[in-house]
This record gives sequence, C-alpha cells and structure tokens, in this order.
Amino acid sequence: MPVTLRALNLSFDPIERAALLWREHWGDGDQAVDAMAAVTSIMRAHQILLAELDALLRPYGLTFARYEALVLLTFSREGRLQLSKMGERLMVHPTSVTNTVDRLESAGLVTREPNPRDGRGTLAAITEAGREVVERATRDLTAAKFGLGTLTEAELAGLFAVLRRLRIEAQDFS
Amino acid sequence: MPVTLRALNLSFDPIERAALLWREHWGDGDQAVDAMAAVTSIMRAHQILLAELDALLRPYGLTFARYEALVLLTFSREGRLQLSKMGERLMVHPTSVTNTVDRLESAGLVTREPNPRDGRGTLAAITEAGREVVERATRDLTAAKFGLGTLTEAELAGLFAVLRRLRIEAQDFS
DNA sequence: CCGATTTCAGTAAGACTGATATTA
DNA sequence: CTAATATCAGTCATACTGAAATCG
Repeated sequence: MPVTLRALNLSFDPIERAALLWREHWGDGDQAVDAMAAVTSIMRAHQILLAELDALLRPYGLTFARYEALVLLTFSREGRLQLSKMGERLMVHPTSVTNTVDRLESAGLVTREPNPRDGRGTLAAITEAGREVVERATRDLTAAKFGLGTLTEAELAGLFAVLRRLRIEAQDFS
Repeated sequence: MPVTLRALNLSFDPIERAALLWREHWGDGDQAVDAMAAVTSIMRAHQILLAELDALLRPYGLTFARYEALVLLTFSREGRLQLSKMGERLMVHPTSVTNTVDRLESAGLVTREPNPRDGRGTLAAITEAGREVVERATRDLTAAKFGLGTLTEAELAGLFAVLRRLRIEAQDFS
C-alpha cells in the first residue's frame, strides 16, 4: 500500500473554506452544505487512517484489508472459514477475497482447504505463523489506538452510532 | 470508478459482531475496541459513500475526485488555479493532480495554460462546458444530500467537528 | 547550484465486470 | 436444469515512487 501521508500544514482548513465558498455560490439551502463538508471529511479521514494503519502493518507484510481477514479467522471457532463467508463478514467482493487469501497464502499466514461439507466451497485456515503475526500486529495497532488517539470514548461511540445509521440505510444489514 | 455497492442484507451488524469477539479474545482494555469499531465504520462509510457519489456522477463522466477539482475551479476568482495550489486544497499528490487535470482536459471541461507570473507553473482553467457540468452535477448531488440524507444537521455538524480533530492531528492544517 | 513545479514511467492495492469450471 | 462457489483475465481510478525537464 502506497499512501504515505504528507503533512500539509496549511494555515486554514481547506474543507471549511470550501464550505464557506459553497454557501456563497450555491446558497446554503437545506443541509446540502453540511452534508458536503461531512462527506469530504469522511473521505479525508479514510485516507489519513488508511495511511497510518498500513504504515503500522507494513513491517508484517500486511495491509489493513489483509489484517482484517486474519482477525476474522482468528475469531472463528476452528480458525477456518469458507471464502464466501469471509466476503460476507468483511463486506468485500468475492474476487477481492480470492485476492486477499492468495496473498496471505503466499506469505504462509493462511492455507487453503476444500470444505469437507460442501464440495463447492474452499476454506481459508490461519496458520501458526498467521496467529503470531496477528497478535503482534494487534499489539501495535492497539498501542497506536488505531490512529484515533485524539478522540474520547464518547466520540468513538458517537462516530460508530452515526455511521451505523448510514450503513443500515445502505442495507449492510437489517 | 467501479464500486457498485452490493446490498448485503445480513441479519446482524458485522462490525458490531467483530467488536464483541474482539472483547472476548483480546479483552477490552482502554479504548482499543471502540477505536477498532470506529475505524472499521469509517472504512465502510467511505466505501458506501464513494459508490453512491460515483454512481450519481457517472452520467457526467465524472468521479468524485474530478468533481471536487471542478468545484474548486468554479470557486476561484477567475476560474483558474495553478496545479500545485489545487493539490494543496484538494489534499492530493502532485501526480494525482496531473492525472485528474488530464482527464478533465480530455473531456473538454478544463484547459491548461502556462502561468504568466511563474514560468514553472501551469494553470487549469474551467471551460464553459465545465461550468455547465458542475452545475448539473451539483444539483443531483444536493438532491441526493450527498448520500447522507438519513443524518440530521446536528449529526452532520458533529461528524465534521470530530473528524476535524482527526485531520488537525494529522497536520492537514494548523 | 538549489528548490519548486510539473510530468512521465512504472508499481501497487483494491473494486470491480464477465466468463468459466465445479458441485449442490 | 438452476444456483452457488471460486477463480481467472482484464479494466479502472487512485496513490504513490523515482527520475527528469523547466524555470525562479
């Protein structure tokens, strides 16, 4: 993962400035300007967080997406899950699961096994090396508070709650 | 932009479930679990919003990144800005600006001009076609409330405020 | 000569589409 | 036969790195 995170050090907030200009040009109207500012903030927050997390995970040869897949396997009862199930839980496309598991397998963190109860399915099973890597990576990520160290517990909970409404509307779950 | 947004329709919230399992496996500790849930929510929210916005913009041959660039030019006094300035404001890498302006130029929404006051610089100038497209696209986006229709104004403002703290810490501005 | 600006070539990860083989 | 599962080949937009040309 590239994404190296450059410090910009502007003397003003570019998103706030955009909101002000927006109001001048297109009027404020309903909530459109606030929605624009919020959306842009989410985009930038995503970029910042992904850069930080990927940088923390790079020593382990992981990206955040691959780390999430490993964690999911760690949580499963027998350390193995069918790929289709992984895609569901991680909310990613089937071909992305194949790709993620390919890379984890090449790194020796996961092995592929046929599903004994369904000849169509393939299981990804975490290896001992995979468990070690995920433990060490998790220590680093929690120490760094997942890049959200500036936020209070109440803010974290609020963020989760608000974005949860967004996810519900997008039909992630019911 | 691919990103077609598949409705998942799970019977539970995968992020919430991950948080519960996380607590079982690694203990709750400080704010680590809440941070993990918040980070994952931001990642998914980004994916959902980008899919929605790009789908809305596809009829205009735009992506959200290109739309943002056009809006920035619309806001500038003379409808033209130096590429380096655009990169600063949009918070993107210099080579990404070159790429974005390339595509907008191919679509006839922008033209390139040498900066008369600095021989090193290049200006991107929005065309009449560019202004028309950005007006129509903006109407569509505001009508769709930028994909954030479920959130109240207070929630939008709160989201902006909290993520602003995150951006400040990442040194986007001071 | 140094530094800023822009571009180019190339790499990488992710999210797709469309087609295919296998199996329930 | 239909549907689900996984994979493969290929595309696309983005975000970089490193090198080079141009100009202040």
